[in-house]
Amino acid sequence: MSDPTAAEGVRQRNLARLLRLVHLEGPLSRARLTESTGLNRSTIADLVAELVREGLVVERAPDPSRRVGRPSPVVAADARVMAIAANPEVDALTIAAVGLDRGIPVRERIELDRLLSPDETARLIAERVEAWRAGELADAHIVGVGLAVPGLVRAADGLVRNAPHLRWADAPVRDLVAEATGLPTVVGNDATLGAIAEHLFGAAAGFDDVVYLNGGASGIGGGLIVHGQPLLGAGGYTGEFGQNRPGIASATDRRADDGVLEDEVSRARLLAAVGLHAADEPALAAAVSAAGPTAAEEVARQRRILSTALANAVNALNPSIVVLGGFLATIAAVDVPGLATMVQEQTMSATSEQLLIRVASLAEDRLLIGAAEAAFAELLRDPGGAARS
Amino acid sequence: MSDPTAAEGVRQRNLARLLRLVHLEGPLSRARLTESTGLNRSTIADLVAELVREGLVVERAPDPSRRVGRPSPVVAADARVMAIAANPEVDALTIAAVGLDRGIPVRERIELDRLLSPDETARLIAERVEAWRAGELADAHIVGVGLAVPGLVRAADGLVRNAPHLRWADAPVRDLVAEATGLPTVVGNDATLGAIAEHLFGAAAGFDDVVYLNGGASGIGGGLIVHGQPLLGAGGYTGEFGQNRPGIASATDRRADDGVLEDEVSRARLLAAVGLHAADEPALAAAVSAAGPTAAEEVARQRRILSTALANAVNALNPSIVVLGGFLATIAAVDVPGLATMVQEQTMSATSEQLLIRVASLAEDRLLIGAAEAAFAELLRDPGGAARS
DNA sequence: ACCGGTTTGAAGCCCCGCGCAACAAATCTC
DNA sequence: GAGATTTGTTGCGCGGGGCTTCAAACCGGT
Repeated sequence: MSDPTAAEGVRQRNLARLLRLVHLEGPLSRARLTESTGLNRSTIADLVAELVREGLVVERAPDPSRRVGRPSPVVAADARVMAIAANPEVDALTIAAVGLDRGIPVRERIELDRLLSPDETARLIAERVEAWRAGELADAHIVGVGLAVPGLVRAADGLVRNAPHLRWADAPVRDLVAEATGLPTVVGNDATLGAIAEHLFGAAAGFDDVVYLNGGASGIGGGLIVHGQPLLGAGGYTGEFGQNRPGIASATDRRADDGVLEDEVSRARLLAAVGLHAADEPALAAAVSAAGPTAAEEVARQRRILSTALANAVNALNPSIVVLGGFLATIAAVDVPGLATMVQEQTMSATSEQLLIRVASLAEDRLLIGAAEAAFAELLRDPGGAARS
Repeated sequence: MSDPTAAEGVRQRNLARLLRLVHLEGPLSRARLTESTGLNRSTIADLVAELVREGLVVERAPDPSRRVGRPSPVVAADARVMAIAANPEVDALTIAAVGLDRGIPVRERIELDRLLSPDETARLIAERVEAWRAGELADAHIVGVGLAVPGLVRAADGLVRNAPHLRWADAPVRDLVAEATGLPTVVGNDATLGAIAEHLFGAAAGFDDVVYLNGGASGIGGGLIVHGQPLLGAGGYTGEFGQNRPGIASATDRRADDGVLEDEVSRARLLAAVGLHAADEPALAAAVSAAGPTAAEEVARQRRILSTALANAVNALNPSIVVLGGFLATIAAVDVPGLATMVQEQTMSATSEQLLIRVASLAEDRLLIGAAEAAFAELLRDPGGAARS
């Protein structure tokens, strides 16, 4: 049996447009949906009815709008449609349920005193999902699981090639979690998923070409958005800016011999400079802003090297915005316009004259939102397909 | 009047698919078109008939195929549909007509002893077009002009922001040429258009994620293909790898203080090392391969620095292939696997294990083909639109 | 409170574009 | 030359979105 009709593709795309709109922009009246899509009133009514039948959106009474004319019912993503988001890290495993309405009804952070294997991680996630299904999420429709993993993830099959801090190598995490939970699962690099979240709901909202760099305890990772979509590259390993070798103008700025970016610009060096052994991000930020001249010089050194790395990325990719997260946000926040100036001095003027540099705006939810988004991706691409299956 | 029907979009896309297929892959039988598109025989017949009516393709008698079954007529892009491609350079202005069938019926290289202004360039192009229209291209249908400019080109409006070697700055080249010729005109960066040509017809054919670097007399430029499409970035200024500052492990390898890639890796330094003042690319290649130890050391030095720049790009973009053109091809060709190994040593293993490094395969036609492709882009996006207007 | 103006939902109809089935045509093999 | 095979051709059906008409629900002014 071939396709009933290729025009099915039109229906699919229109359903996807609507679902994506209410997912990304929140509840919208049917009238506003006709506006944004350019589709006919009657068509919108039909499409919305189908999405309601499939349990993906709900229609509720019109909001009082104090405008003339017949009020238009409001269409909202069904909060009961959910994705499970998980983020395995060195010291904890965070699991949450994220609604299609972007709500996070449940979240749990499991503190760990040792590293978990991929199997153990999958079992813990499955356990949580089962418990939630019997309790808080009894009436939920869980569409899938998204994992944000700190390491290289092969896009094609969700194989974790190398996650050094978790000591995972060539682990078929997608399949393990899918089997344990019985849910379709997607696995992504944490920085890439963070970039997606910042692009959709954070500091990079509204920008189609984004370079996102995150500074974590373990190194520097990044994610790229081009043409409004995540750039995965041939294998799925884009954005590994931490492994880049930027030029270092002054030999006195060099700390590591033939070092990569994350050897020179690192949270550990920053902590050492402010005289701390461990600190969370706000504490580090406070220490940096209150620091003496020695620490200030280390911050300045890291900013110089970072600026070259950013300039290299800007020359190559000409993004409209660069978003910095983690400790990179901390050293950038000291003087964001100053950092922008340093970057501009190392790029062609046309490339960077419109360039924005911002610190990330989403808090620790970023990875969970990005992971959930990845889990929702298939549903948002083909809303009918999920219902059909 | 709004859209007659939004399903027009389906028709448009299907027409575009067919036209793009015969344009990119050459003449194809209707049977093969039904195969590749998945559309119905009857639909293909209808679509092809429309393209024939619009004068974009021609149908000819079936090729003898020595296969059973009724022979299928062959559909080919109409050679009379043409784009004018032009490439202003320091020493010459090259103008050609490129057919939708990828033929180049006429080409002219106008040698120059001085730099031309944008106005003069536009006038020369218009002059050629007019002459050709009265002669060789009497029965041609010229759909537009594409310019490959060595400099920064704003994608939105074809304004040449800065082409240092031509001494053009903020020149509205697209509008100048469009007005002089009366033809729709697109302007692009030469390296970006070269990347498009290599992607469609050259060394990168079949790869969806391409990093292309070209070494010219004036510097190093690049073009990026991601998801099979050119990456233009926010302003259109992607691929300026020549302005990047790669790390230089050994201080003795450094020649320029705080120099950018094209200060360290340059055609001029290469010429000096082999003891030549000027040479075209084949002559330089011959000199390099026949050179003594001093020259070999300069080649090796440039290769080391180039490998770091490439590794930075590979870490960030995870391309499936890196294509090198111009003198970069020359220094790479000395030992391509060796260069690949050097790049791999500076990238994460997963990122580069599948990575291909190749030298560009298209000759001097590359820029003309890329420019023509840009001029054809609108037609290939909406075949009906061009006929309607 | 009522009435016109305005906006939008609801229902029926039309048309576009593609798929499908049946038939005809052109080729190969034996 | 007959059967098999492949593909063009033709007519018909159907899905899906647009359009038109009518009704419903809101506003404001008198």
